[in-house]
Amino acid sequence: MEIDLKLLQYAVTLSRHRHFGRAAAALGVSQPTLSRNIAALEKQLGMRVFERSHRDVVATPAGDDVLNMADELVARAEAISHRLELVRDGRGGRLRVVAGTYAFDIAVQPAAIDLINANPSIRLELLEREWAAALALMMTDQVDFAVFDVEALRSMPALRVESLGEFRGRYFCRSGHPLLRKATFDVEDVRRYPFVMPGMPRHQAGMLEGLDAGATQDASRGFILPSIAVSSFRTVREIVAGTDAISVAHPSQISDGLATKRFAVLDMPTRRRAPVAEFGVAWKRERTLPPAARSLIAIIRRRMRAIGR
Amino acid sequence: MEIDLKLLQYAVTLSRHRHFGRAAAALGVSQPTLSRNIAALEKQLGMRVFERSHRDVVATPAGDDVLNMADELVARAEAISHRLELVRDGRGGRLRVVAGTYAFDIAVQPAAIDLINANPSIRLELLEREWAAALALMMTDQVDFAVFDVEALRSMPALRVESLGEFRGRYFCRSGHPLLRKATFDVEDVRRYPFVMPGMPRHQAGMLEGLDAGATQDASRGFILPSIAVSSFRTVREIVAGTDAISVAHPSQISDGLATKRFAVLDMPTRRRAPVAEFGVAWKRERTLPPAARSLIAIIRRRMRAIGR
DNA sequence: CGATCTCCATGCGCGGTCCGTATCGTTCTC
DNA sequence: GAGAACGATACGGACCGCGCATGGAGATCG
Repeated sequence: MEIDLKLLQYAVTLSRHRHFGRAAAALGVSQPTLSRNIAALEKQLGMRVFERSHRDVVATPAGDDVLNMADELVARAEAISHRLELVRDGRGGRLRVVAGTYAFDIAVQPAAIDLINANPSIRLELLEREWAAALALMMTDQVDFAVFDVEALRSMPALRVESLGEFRGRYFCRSGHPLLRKATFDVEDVRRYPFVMPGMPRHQAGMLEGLDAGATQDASRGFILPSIAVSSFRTVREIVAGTDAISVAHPSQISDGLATKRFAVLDMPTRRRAPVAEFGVAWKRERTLPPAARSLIAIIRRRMRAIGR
Repeated sequence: MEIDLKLLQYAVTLSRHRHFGRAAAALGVSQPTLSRNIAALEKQLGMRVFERSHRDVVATPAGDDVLNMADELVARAEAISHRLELVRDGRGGRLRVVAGTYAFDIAVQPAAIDLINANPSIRLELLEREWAAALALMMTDQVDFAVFDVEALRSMPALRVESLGEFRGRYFCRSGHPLLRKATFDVEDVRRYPFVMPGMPRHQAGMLEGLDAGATQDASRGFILPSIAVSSFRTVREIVAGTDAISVAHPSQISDGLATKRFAVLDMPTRRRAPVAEFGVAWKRERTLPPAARSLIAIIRRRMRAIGR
């Protein structure tokens, strides 16, 4: 049996108005059109839905059953229609994002909080992964897009990439660190201590290239590689707090530690004004971004502009 | 936004087949028709639902959201379509019945059990009421139809009435009743004991007219009226069991009391072979019976034929 | 490297469907 | 008994939606 939502909608409206003329007006059609559509519904259901008398139009007992179900289905259709509008406008639907540690902490997670506050009905899946895992998730269509250091993204021709903007990180250390006792210090001083970063060392190229430490060379890429690689920034924090190791972060990532004097930022004269890193968003070339992705990306861009100074 | 179930159905089918040609064949339409309908859906949703490549047709991320909702709505529409078929065929929907004590016990309740067993999805409201209350329920559209002694029903011109068939009741008394010690007894003997029946005495006309007791006259109607009127048959049973009062019933109403020797049937030579009573079904003239009512009525008729002998 | 194949999109013509206007038929009212 | 109210029906026109035929872009193969 073919169900036509329009006919059900007509029946529901008629049952509310109990009058063909007024129901037709409410529906924005002529009275004969409503008459014919109700007759069509009754024909295709094989039963009479309304009793017509000259003073009243009222549902038959079987019509009551029909109207209850019609009401339910029409209401559900309208709810779905509304939810689809939210999806189209980037205010609803499912959004699956993967990001590296820095991008996750600095861009995705704060932006996601704004997005959820603005659109509570959105369904988010936020994954923090290292680059190789993130790439695999994208290529197998398990996430909609990725936020990473833009250099890693641009190395993959299968991806479409857009820049999200730059930001400057800072070296930081524990608050009792020996370096802090010096009146002045520079990159050469920093190099004497262990350097810890999250993620696989070979994928931190873009992050490190912009640092002042970039002036110090390693054999292949022209910058120093972390001497300690761990998988989460939580571990970076603990190692920095418990050793003389130094790391790099956006101040928001360690702001609680700054407030409690657990960490200190190592500000030193910069040799060049290059950014620490440039984040980018990327997705599989032949796929389409969901509209909600544009909402999140716009929030991230705004945030990156705010902290990029 | 107007939702068209057909377009959603097309999209769901396409997402399963991932191929326009095969999906179109499965839907029984031509491939261009499916192409155009999917394009129409995408246009009216304002977003792309499918990625078309030459080897594959796959949903966009937003399309996933669309398809999930479409799937849900289509499935619900199909379920409702099925339930509407049940209503039309008298195998589902809501059915509200009122009956008097005898009709309820003898006809409606057993028939309802058969109906439920045959159609578990049916929704029944079974009311046992005296005649005046039943009439009020019918006239206020709170029940779909009534099952009563046909004479009461026919007295109301506002009702359409159909006969359900006749049945014979029997006098019964407690098992130690004095009458049972007599070798023979007749109606005149019965008249010497209290007579108890459920319902308002003036409404038992039809029930009593057919009894042999009808040969004994009262001033107005030519038969004896109950000397004790109670509202439920349960009370009748208790009074008969605890006193010398006599009543009338179908054997099925007291069969447990017969088995435990609590009651005894008073069989006596009958003077005429008239039925004890004729049940009928009635509903408000301008209303329509729900299809399920026909199912219940058919079962009652079958049952009345079976016990009418 | 071009011919062919695959597969979705599009142009075209037609048949049916759906709508609104006008009108009818019935019932209720005064 | 005339008129009003109201749902059903007749009719003509516009538009929609279908299938057939064809186009066009990318993959495949000789």
